[in-house]
Amino acid sequence: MRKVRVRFAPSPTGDLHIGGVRTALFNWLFAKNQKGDFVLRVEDTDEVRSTESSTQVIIEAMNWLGLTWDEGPGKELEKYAPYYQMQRKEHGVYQKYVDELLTKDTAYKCFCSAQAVEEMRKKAQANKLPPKYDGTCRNLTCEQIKQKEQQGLKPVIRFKTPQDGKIILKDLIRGEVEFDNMLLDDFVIMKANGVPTYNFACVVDDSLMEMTHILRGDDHISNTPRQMHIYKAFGWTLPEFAHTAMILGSDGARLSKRHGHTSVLEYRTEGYLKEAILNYLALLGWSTQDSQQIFTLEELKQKFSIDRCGSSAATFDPAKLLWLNGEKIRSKTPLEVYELFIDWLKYTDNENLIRGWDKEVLKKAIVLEHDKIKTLKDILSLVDFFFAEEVNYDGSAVEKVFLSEKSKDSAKIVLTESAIRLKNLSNFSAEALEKYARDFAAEKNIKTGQVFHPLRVAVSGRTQGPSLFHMLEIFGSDETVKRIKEALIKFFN
RNA sequence: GCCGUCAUCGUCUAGCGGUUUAGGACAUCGCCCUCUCAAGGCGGAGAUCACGGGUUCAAAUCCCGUUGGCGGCGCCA
Repeated sequence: MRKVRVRFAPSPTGDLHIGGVRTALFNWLFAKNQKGDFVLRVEDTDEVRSTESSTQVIIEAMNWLGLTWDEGPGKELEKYAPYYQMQRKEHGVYQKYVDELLTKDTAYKCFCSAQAVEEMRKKAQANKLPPKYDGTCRNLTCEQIKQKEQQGLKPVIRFKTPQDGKIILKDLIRGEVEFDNMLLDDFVIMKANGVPTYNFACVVDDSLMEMTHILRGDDHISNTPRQMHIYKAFGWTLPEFAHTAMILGSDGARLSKRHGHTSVLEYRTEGYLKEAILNYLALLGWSTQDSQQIFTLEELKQKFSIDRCGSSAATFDPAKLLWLNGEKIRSKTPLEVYELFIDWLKYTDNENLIRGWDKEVLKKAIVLEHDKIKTLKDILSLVDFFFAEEVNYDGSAVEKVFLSEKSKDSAKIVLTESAIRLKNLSNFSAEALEKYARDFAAEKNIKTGQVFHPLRVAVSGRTQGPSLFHMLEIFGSDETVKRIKEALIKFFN
């Protein structure tokens, strides 16, 4: 058995998309599962849209996700390098193979103008035929070619696609898929400027780089017969093909910007963990027999297999991703969450915001709020009141707990007396505080809630928050009393 | 228009001819736990398995057709 070699071959024309990550992930998992190689190749032959910054963003995203490659940019293997197609073009890689096809007469120069080709397609479509190039330049004589070239016309190179019979793709996910050769046209394999087109460059590189499996989105399935013909024209062995179903947005259309975040780095900014993204994406188009939902990366590597990939398109569900993110956060220790949070700040503009925060208090606060955290971003609003110079009182909380007819009298007593008593409490531990509050309620013959709630709002400004007594313990006696007094002045004078 | 492809709860899916009154997860609803909010536990609701024909003793599962969605049809990848 040949060692498995797979690749992820993005074109750097934008951010790394959720769908792209899924493709990369499946290839990476398959490589890990099979103890094979995972290669990153940059398909930058679209000179108009490809940018260096996109390349960098893609690489950064891959690194962040931990989808590291065995070969590719920064990890070149002399045998296969370079891994950028435009660099390969400069090395004459594609020209060599175009020339080979030209001499074999399985490719030819075409001088038809873009407009002329467009006309042909329109005409064909009007006649209810598939729009294709009509082969005008298929049989130009040497003289005709010479003449055109002397006129300064730059030809494109077209592949002579067989026009009879069928070609059968044995897809690992979809089974046999038949294509009528007649429906395929003589597609361009090299543009007039000498740059190869995708369908050609892809085949040449996959073959030279000795890819054993091509695992990609099924938006490429119609390209596959064309690519197979090129393999055949060279006499190269075909790799195995596997086309995964696409990821759609909530309206059933292909996932795009209008469905919210699509760039994976945006999810980083939003406070998602890479484990959650990877786990979620693995579930989109792949499953285990027992429908397991939560996987560690190790489990994913162990269990992933192409034959358990589904063939129907999946809708991206942000709610499930969010749930999974919470699960992943809960599976980490509070200290790990703290470290992830600190690290996360680098990717946001919140670093200044927490500059004055006492990091030890932060750590303790995260312990208290741990299982409430769904994204790292949540931490900000979950614990910010610990660090506020001035408590930001929530209007409805104040109304309900301090000012309503039902609670104002008891709230005033609780706060007034607690301000004094808590100052003198010798033991300010959560346990002692709870005992204090319960004893106080008993003493005044009021419900415990009538003690707990005012205290909570007084120190935090809100009705929701961490366990009250643990929260007070973190504040300590001085800060607690200070906040209670402030609340008293503000709302009970 | 042509070609391809897909079709099970709102969503992701299990299911690969009988063990299915179709299982799990998210979301949703209720109860419990509880100092609030969560988390957790328990439970409910939710799918005539797109539709119509076959094949078979037996079909969500196999075949054909219809419909619908998606994808491709570039000197984009």
